[in-house]
Amino acid sequence: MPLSEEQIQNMQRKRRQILIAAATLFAEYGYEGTPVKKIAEAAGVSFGSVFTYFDNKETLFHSAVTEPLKEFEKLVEEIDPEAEDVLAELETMVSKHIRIYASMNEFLNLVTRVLTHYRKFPDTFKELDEFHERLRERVMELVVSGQNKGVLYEQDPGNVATVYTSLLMGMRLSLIDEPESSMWERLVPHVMQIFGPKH
Amino acid sequence: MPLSEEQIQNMQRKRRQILIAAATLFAEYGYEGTPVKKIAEAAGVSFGSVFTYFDNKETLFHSAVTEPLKEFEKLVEEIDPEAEDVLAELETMVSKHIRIYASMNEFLNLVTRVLTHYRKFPDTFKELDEFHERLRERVMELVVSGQNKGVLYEQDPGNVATVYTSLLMGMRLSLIDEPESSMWERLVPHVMQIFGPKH
Amino acid sequence: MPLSEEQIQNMQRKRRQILIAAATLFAEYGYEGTPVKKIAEAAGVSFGSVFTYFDNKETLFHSAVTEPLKEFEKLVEEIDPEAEDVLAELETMVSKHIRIYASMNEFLNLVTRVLTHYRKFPDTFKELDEFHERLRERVMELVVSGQNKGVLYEQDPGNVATVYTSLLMGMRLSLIDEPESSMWERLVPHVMQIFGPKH
Amino acid sequence: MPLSEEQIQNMQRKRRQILIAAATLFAEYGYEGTPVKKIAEAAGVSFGSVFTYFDNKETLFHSAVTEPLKEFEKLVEEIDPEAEDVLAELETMVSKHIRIYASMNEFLNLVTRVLTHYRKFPDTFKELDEFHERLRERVMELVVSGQNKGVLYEQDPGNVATVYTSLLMGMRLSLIDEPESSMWERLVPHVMQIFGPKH
DNA sequence: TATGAATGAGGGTTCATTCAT
DNA sequence: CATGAATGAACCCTCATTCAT
Repeated sequence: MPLSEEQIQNMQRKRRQILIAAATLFAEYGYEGTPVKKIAEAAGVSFGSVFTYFDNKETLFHSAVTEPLKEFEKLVEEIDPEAEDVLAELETMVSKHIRIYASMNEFLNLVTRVLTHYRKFPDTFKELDEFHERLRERVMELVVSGQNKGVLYEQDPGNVATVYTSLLMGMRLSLIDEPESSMWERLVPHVMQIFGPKH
Repeated sequence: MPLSEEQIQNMQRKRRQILIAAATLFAEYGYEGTPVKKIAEAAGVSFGSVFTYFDNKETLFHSAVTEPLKEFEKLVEEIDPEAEDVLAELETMVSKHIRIYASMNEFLNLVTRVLTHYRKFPDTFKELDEFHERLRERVMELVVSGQNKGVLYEQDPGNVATVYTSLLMGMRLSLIDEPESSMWERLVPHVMQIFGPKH
Repeated sequence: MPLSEEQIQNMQRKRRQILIAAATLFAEYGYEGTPVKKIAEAAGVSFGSVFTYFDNKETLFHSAVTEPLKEFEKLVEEIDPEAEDVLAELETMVSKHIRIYASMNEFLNLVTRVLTHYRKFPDTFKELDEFHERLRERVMELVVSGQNKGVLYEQDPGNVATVYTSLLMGMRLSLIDEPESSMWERLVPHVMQIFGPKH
Repeated sequence: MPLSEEQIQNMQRKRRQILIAAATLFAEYGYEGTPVKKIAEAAGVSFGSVFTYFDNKETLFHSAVTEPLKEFEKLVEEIDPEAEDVLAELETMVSKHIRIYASMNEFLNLVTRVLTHYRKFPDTFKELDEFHERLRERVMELVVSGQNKGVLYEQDPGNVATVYTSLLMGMRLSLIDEPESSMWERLVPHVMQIFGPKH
């Protein structure tokens, strides 16, 4: 007996609820600190159901980290390395990134856990690393373009990109300001320095 | 009957071994992911002995994080805000910090865990935060001095310091290069940009 | 999906088995002297199951003591303070009580443990005390009635009731005779003396 | 090198302190509920010293229960089965016993623990039982004398003695009144009923 | 004799996973 | 598919006993 359309949607919703609850709790309490029971409760789902949707806890963790990553892909795609006004494009990018990193507190906590724990979650780490690499590539291209256009000082573009993405993560880690705080916006020009804009 | 000198030294060595083993394992596997049993084994000490030296696992974690912190105090003290040549002083500082952060992989992993878990370890977090604040203060003073001397562009010194310390943490988190890698040294000039040196 | 009728009954049986095993072992070896593991074994249940039915060992102890208490409520209710022949009623009561106290060896051992340990089990103690108070009240009423009817010597009825219930506990504690022993029955007239029957 | 007189006295004092502390704590928290460490602390003695004076915890428990028993021997000896005025002798005895049982709260708690736990402490139980038997014998003799003199109703003297000692234990167990309470004294005439005094 | 550090077995409790319903 | 009871390994911690000093 095939499942009805409604049933399928129901199941997809359940799956999503579990993922969201898992991400939240894993971010706050860590992998070992989060019992499956609590995830089920937070998702409003029976305990057993968690295991109908995910093989085991580890799989659930992996999905909770990597699936939201897809939404961030646009962060990469929205960067236009061929923009005319490189400085403006950079500033837009930095501002957007800072805003998003500020608001993604919870998710980035999760990411941090994987980074500091990468031997325990090698597959998950790999996916994060690949995303990071894509982001870095784009930034690099934009930097190269800026240097060619003479609006940025000459520096190793790879290093610039590395320092930039590091800074994003570091800020998220060091600052406990709320995402709404004006603090974040004020940091934009400081971050811009990284790229070596000619004054 | 007081303990002999030798016994006391023996105990201190044991305590240190436990702390080192704990720091290593906590850094690698996290707090919940590290059984006390393993710490004891790694330290070459019986299970029960861990509890002779530390009241419980939480206390051990706290000590493993905060006691090494004392050694880093010199990182703060070595910064001379009244240096004549501010740019040289900054460059020395950045170079030293990067080198130390690179070599402190394990310890900074531990620090990161506290930062992402600060609700679980409030006391430990507080001590880290206070250290961070002392470091930030010193950096700020040096930046102010540089701006007054006209060798740095005018920027909010607090923000500069914030961005700088964030960057240090972020680099440690993002880069998995070995401490010996020349990569770290090459990043120094990039980091210097943060301070807005006049070319 | 609700549990089937059979499952529910199964669970109730399991719960009862655990309670019985717990009562037996707690009575024999005391609270600290009884590992949960042994209770599980005695109940023919897995170790983990004990915690499916009871939050923790303390709760299990509380239940093991107070739940059987309900069955004893009839000891109180069966006393008729308005009986015509007070002496006969008293004798019936004493005989019944002695028989029951003799047969409840194990349970009363448990009770004794709570009484001697009442600071450790305040809630459990309270329930026992309330039961005891109800019993005392009834006995008192009957004594008052007997004195009014002139078949008992005048004595403070409260004290009489106190001495009576104390004696019941004391006998249980001092005598190790089997419940079947005729010893118990032979003590009835001696206990009757407490009430001051006129000869 | 023989021990000096002072040293010997010192050791005896230490031993006594340990015994007192042990009795107090065992009475309050039970055997398993009392760590040796706490006994040492309460006795103002080093942890290791407890084991210099007592082979192990069980031995210490045994001594803590049986050694004070010697002081109670006078309770038995002071009963004069050949007293002229048996009723007066009985009343004196009851009054004294009640007073002592009231004040021995702690020690009798300990006794109760042995009685309810007699399979665990067979040797200790045996000594208590022998003491109890000696007391019972004396009471019996006095009862026989009273019956012969015609001042007590005829009843089985053994049973009377049994009921009497049971009552003493039962009262101690049921009543939580302070030893100073006048309650205890008021119960004397009620207890006297047990012996069947002719009015 | 006095001390207290060292040890590891054993305790209560948690929890991922399984599986019958 | 949905549910939650069943299980037992693994966790942290306690503590009686030993023993070197």
